[in-house]
Amino acid sequence: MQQRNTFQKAMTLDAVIRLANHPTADDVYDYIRDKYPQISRTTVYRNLNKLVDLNMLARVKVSGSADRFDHNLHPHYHFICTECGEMCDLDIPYLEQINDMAQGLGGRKINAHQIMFDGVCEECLKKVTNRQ
Amino acid sequence: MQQRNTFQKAMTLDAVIRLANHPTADDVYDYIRDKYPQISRTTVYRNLNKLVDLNMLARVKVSGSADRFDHNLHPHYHFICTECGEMCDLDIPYLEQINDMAQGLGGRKINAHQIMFDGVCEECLKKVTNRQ
DNA sequence: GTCTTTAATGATATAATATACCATTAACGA
DNA sequence: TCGTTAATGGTATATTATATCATTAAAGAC
Repeated sequence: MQQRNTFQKAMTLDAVIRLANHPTADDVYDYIRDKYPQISRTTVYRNLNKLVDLNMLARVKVSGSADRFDHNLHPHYHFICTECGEMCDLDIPYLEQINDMAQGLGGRKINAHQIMFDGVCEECLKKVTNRQ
Repeated sequence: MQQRNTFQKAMTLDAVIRLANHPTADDVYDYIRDKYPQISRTTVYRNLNKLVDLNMLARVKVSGSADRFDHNLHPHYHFICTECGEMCDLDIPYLEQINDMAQGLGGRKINAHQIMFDGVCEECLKKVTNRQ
């Protein structure tokens, strides 16, 4: 028996999908605790790790703050707002060729790349405009 | 008086330059403590933050591990080895145009982007080869 | 349906990274 | 040399995450 299906694990995956916008482990924990208060934070962290290992979720490591979890498994890039911290996917094509550029330098094996854009999101731009 | 020159701050900048390959705050702390054992870890963290604010150092945020500090202030990309954790600069051209691609999606202001490559570094490739 | 095995859970302790706070020290202009 | 106050160093604390372990429960065997 390799892997058991617990409702805690199902709830963890479900929470990441429902929270949609790249929740942190604690976002997921808070979301689940609303419905199932006896869930342990450890269980949430553990299940998020398991789901990443199983390639059912992706982990996105961010600037100083906590890891975020992504149910979008296709290669894609992220934007993070430096004002509010919100992260979103960016619908621009995946640049296979830049792995080749890096591989072309030689001396190492390139496996993958991540691109993180930063700036100010639509909501925060509105707030700045309203302030003026 | 806005800013004072202390030798602790000078040692902090010097350590990042000498350690060269993107040291963490604790790498810098350990390096300085060798010569000046009474340095406080708080002072190192504080001075690293100040030097980043003064644009004399760049902060590189990495996958789960501690922040790293970079004395190379020109825009460039990084590679991190998934085996040993070593980080290095990659000498490929900076892609101004991908900010435009992202900006072209509209709805937000794009300020910058970072690219992190991962894979296996030259040293770790040798180790793998020798093992076989 | 019951038993058995053991993966998974939940609670607590702890690790790693980083900042907050504050009394003391020392940089630097007057 | 003095006075102001930025910077230091020490301690406490916050945040994120994992380790440990007794207990619970999932799922295959019967």
